[in-house]
Amino acid sequence: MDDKDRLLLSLLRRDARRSLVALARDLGLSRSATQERLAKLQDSGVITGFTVVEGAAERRSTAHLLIRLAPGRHCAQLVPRVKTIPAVVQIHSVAGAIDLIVRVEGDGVAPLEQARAAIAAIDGIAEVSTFIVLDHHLG
Amino acid sequence: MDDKDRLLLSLLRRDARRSLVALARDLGLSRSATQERLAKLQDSGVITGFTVVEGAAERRSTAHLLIRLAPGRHCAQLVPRVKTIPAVVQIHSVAGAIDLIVRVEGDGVAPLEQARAAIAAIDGIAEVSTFIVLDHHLG
DNA sequence: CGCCCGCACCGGCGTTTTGCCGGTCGGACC
DNA sequence: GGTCCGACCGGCAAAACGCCGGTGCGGGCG
Repeated sequence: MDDKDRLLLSLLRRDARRSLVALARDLGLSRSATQERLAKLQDSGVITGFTVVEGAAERRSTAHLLIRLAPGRHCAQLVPRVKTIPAVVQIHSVAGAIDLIVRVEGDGVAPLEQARAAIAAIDGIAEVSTFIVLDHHLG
Repeated sequence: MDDKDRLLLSLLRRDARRSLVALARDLGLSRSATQERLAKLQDSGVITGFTVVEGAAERRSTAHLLIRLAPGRHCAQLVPRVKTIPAVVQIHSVAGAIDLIVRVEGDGVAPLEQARAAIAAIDGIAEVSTFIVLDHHLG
């Protein structure tokens, strides 16, 4: 983690979709060296992913779904299906009476209800409890 | 802003550096149509930029606490107390059989148990169910 | 009805970027 | 000296990108 790494990181913070060529130019390194550094930052866990900065977040509607799987089903099979639903922004598999906690967001409650229906319809999902978020005190 | 746009957005939230070709495949559109949609999302200000998810997430232990308040208590009184606990990273008040969903993170399970105890001890909190996160599939 | 316009989409082109790999240089160590 | 190792460079084939002309379809309008 030297100055070049820190500079690379800060360039990516500003625009994570820039090409390696452009990043390399700003870093004063060759493209392939930049590529290696980026790979190491990811492997070492300094960078875990890249995401979107959303505009003027008009607070969107949020809900939590607590999901119980049918006996003998594992999340590995179901999670990929859940991921394809656009409203889903968070998926955690948990230990206990519940198997999955999913957070969904949308523009009003209709998309949430729709997402809930889509998830409930997936084969292997036994039960879905919905909790509409009334207020975001944190996160 | 239709379903395709929303799906595109959610794909980018998960990995903002994916190629347009890969995004187009998941969207079921041609690459150039995907490119146009992305451009419009940016022009219209829905997407203002792309950034790095940093390794503050050297995957720490996470749990969700589902909290029921004592009859007659309101979250407004209790949430400030909950906020003072450092392990707490997310607080949502929700409608239904549960009143609060709290996400806690810490370095191993011990801090989580400690946070749970601290929350359970707050006057006005009737019941706390703990769900340790086994796997982060998203978020 | 027929026409035209706007919009979203497709496909193809030349160019740029990427993934990959062999090769060079300098420092540490025996 | 010799060797190993890490960081870097450069080049090639393959993939992705930017751009633009062309198509299909629904909506206004004479």
